[in-house]
Amino acid sequence: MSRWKPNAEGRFRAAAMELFIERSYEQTTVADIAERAGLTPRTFFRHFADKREVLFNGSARLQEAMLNAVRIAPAHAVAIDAIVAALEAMVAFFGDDRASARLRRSIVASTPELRERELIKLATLSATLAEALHARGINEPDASLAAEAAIAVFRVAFAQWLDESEMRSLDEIVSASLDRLRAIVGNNRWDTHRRIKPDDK
Amino acid sequence: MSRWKPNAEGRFRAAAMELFIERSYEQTTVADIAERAGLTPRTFFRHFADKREVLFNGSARLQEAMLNAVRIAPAHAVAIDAIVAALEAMVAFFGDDRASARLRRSIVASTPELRERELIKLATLSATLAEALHARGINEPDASLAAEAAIAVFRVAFAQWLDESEMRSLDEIVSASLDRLRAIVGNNRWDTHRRIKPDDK
DNA sequence: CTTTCGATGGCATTGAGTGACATCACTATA
DNA sequence: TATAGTGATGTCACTCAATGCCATCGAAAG
Repeated sequence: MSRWKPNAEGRFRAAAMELFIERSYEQTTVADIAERAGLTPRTFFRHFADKREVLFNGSARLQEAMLNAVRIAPAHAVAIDAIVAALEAMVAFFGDDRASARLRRSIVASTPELRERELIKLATLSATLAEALHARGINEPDASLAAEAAIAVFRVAFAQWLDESEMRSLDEIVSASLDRLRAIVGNNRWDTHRRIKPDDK
Repeated sequence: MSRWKPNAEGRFRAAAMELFIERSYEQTTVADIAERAGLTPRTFFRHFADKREVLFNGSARLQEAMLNAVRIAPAHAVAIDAIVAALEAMVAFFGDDRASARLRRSIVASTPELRERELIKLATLSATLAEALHARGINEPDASLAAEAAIAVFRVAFAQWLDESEMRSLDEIVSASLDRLRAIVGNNRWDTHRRIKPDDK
């Protein structure tokens, strides 16, 4: 049996997760992570652009999955269909493993620094999606708006999925959220383009 | 006329802007800013939580303006009306000074670090708006979705406003974007997808 | 004049992140 | 086998952001 040596990134990630749980993100130095991983700080920074990135390695794969889903969508699909395809891919990416998603979120949510990084990952995802939609013939500003809306729906649904105790699947919650957004934006009782004034009564 | 001595924060901000333009954000150290402002680095960090914050001081006022607009909206207003009110307040906040908005964006856009900070400011804005909507009787997940949608519309419209050469007002662009979002989300072809949905006939 | 208090300066320290160079393990090839 | 090459890692030195602690200065109040 050949002895399997985990690669450096995996070791760093595992060590980092351990320490972030034992202590916290702020109270863990890169030196600590490196020591537990049996490597050096310098090597850490060869694998991760900065300390935060050790928690955000999956984002590239998520983006790839989402992008692929949009690309293989049927030719007759309109914006909303492409959005649904993207959302489904993202849902599939997270599967039904709520436990680890919750754990990770508890770390990210407690540190502004990490929340910032999460947001820029989502923004990048949105920009990528917008570009993919554009490639499918959807023009601006529709592509950007559709992408932003999709990511917003996912974000809200994902948070709800993590928070709620019922066993609704992420897929269900995403669907429901999209329906709610449609209801909110679609049903208005003011004529297009017109505004309300502070109490017109 | 008494000679007006600008307060420390103003001096730091002015010095920082100058240097960010002359060189760049990355190539400007806090020591540089402090020196030009005639103060010390230590004092800089008494006025700003970190180096980035020197560029994000207006966000508190923007949030206040938006919040106020939502609060004074007429009692019969629904989610979409409150959103429109919030958007109008944000539009008014920026007025029609595209020049300085463009300058600031050129700095922020060129530095990932600053883009992160901008995103978290917008996320905070969104969360605040969601809470205000909730206080108006709009429940979850509608409040969060409406808030996210509103901020997304604003973000896309704002970017368009800065980019385009025509002289459409920000107000017009925001209105148009909201209409586009409605069109995108509202019109769909469900039959191609397997969504759970109140029986389509 | 002295006391008080808020703002600032000076100093030392920690920790993130980078550049330059050395070293080690492994592989291809003469 | 020997050797040269290549990629990953280690070592060292350095810059800079950020913070804690204490000293100092100046204006206002007594």
